[in-house]
Amino acid sequence: MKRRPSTITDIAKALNVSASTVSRALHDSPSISQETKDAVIALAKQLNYQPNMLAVSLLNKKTKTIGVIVPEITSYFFATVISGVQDMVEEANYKLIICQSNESFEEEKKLIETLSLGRVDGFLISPSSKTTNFEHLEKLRASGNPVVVFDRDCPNFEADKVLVDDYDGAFQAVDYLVKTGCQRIAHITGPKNLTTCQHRKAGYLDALKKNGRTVNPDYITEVEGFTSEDGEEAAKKLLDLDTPPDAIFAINDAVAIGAMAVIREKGIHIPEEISLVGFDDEPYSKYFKPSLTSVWQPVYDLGMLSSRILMNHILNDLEDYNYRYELLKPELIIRNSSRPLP
Amino acid sequence: MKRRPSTITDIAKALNVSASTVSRALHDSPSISQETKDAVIALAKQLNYQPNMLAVSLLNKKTKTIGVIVPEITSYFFATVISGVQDMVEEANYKLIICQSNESFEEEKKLIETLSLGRVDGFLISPSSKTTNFEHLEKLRASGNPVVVFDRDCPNFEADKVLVDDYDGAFQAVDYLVKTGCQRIAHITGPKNLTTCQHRKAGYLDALKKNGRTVNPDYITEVEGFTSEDGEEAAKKLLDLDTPPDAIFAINDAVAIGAMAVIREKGIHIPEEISLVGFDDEPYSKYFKPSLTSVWQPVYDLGMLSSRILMNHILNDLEDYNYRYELLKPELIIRNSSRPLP
DNA sequence: CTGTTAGCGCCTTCAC
DNA sequence: GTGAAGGCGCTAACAG
Repeated sequence: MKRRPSTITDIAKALNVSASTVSRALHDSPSISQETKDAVIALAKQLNYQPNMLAVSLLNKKTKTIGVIVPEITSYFFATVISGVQDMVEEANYKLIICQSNESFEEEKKLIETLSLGRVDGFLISPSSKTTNFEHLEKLRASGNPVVVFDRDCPNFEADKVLVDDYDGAFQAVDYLVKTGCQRIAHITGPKNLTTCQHRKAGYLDALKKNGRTVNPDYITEVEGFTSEDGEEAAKKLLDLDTPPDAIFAINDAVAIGAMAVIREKGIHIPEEISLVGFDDEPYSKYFKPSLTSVWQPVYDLGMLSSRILMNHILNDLEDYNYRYELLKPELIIRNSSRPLP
Repeated sequence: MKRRPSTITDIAKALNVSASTVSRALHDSPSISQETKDAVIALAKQLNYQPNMLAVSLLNKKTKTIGVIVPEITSYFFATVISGVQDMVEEANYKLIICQSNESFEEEKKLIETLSLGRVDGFLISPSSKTTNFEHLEKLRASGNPVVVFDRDCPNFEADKVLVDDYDGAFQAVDYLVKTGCQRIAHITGPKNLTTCQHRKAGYLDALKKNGRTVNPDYITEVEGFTSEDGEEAAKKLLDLDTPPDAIFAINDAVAIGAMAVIREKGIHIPEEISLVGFDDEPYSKYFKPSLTSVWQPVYDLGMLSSRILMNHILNDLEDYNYRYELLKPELIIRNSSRPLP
């Protein structure tokens, strides 16, 4: 049943020519007679010949494959980034190996190791929330592998980076909450390690300060993960305060939705009594009741741009290259979970 | 900058031994002196030696990699299946190449071609909604590639299959709608080609018939895709009927959510005036208002089982094998978008 | 204990 | 136009 795939040598033997001739014929080399070509191609089709890319890659030292490592494939955000990457990379006739680290540092290291052994031509990486040490990336780059970091920054690791201006997104959101009259604005932040979370928190803090508000540490609470269940817990904590907040800016939409459920259970009205803003603008977010105000990110472009930069690296061997640092602009999408501007 | 990765030969030369000795030392072969081993291993580490898997795979005719083709990586359903697959496959020390066809037949063929050229050891495939011809799969299997089809069946293509009992899920849902007193139960079905949609529709029809209801063709409408926008359109059509339905069983949760939005806009009450049931039980579904009744599927298990069967095929060369046909049981999760049983 | 040989499948010189 | 030789990096079989 398990037949040996036919090779260039099989064709050569059957046709009484040399393997080189077959190879040349298959590549439509001008120095091969039409007859031979026809014969070779015909037989190749008949034998269902398929070039063995392993052999080709071994020879060329190019796999025409890039490795993508994301923390979670399940999330709308990363899944969409990947779509962008795929569309870009396809044009260059490159393939993608998609891997998820499940937010685990160990898995991330292992994945990089494996991809590296498999000799992928380049890496697109968004580190896990547990990753604080970037030696594995340093090592990767030290051995000459093109690496582009996206969405989540790796501080102190020099590389091409394509990020979203999380600070700006958060600032827009909180500034808007202030301007719509919210007095006690809370923030549900995410894992400390993540620059995305740090920057969103910084945006939150600065928006408060620029508007002359004092920061109340009780109004900042942290979640371990990014799920709605995490959001529920965090919201409960906030609502149990003696003077609960009248606005919550959540680290992302999933968390915001969990918060929304808790708020609703308590019979508190959104946005009259409490405003709610998320981050990501997931497809479902507009369908909640009330529809969720959120910060949209150029996710698809993030994928396109990251892979464009990576491909540029791979295809043109660049000397003395200055790493690029791209910051994409997010945008606040106002819906009904927050009040209108006066 | 782009350094040539060090090879076994580099180490051999530097140490004045043969490449085989190095190879054996690296594999901790018992027939190598401890000294030599130590020397080799030390130098290997120093040179940052990494075995070239391309060469190994070429030699073994095994890549220890399996290819997964799904229509859409973005969907909760497939993303979760992949998690199951990954966890299973990892135990066997296999890698995954994840690809999405974007519901395009052409892309699907191309992906299979590419993976096949890359000599993956096996395939896990859920066909696109445009796929009606299975020659590409036949060809794949004919050349001895293990193939497992999951979730979406390929009629007339013999292979291992791991599916969900969509008929049963739909039957449960509609039977329940009948029992809760719904008189005019509509169904939003999906792309005709998909067996999942066909079976859900069959379950819907049979549940009506078994309960002595007549089927009103006006109450069956079809969507092209699986998005909430599709659901909105479909729901509008249904609600514009002279006697609109008092229940909608939607092909999946995303579509149901679109329908929910339209129903709400018209000021119709769920579930008092109209019941709504989805399929998939996505994580968000319980957070909608009202929370969505839906058919849960054993998604993670689907991934685990499919890959277990595939791995079994790959690891044990099975002769005269009878293809397996596994049908996993879904479960109706009752929430507030439908009425309670009397 | 270690070296030599051969070959996985392919392509690229260099000959003729 | 075509063939022969060599090699990508690695391992297994056969010798010592």
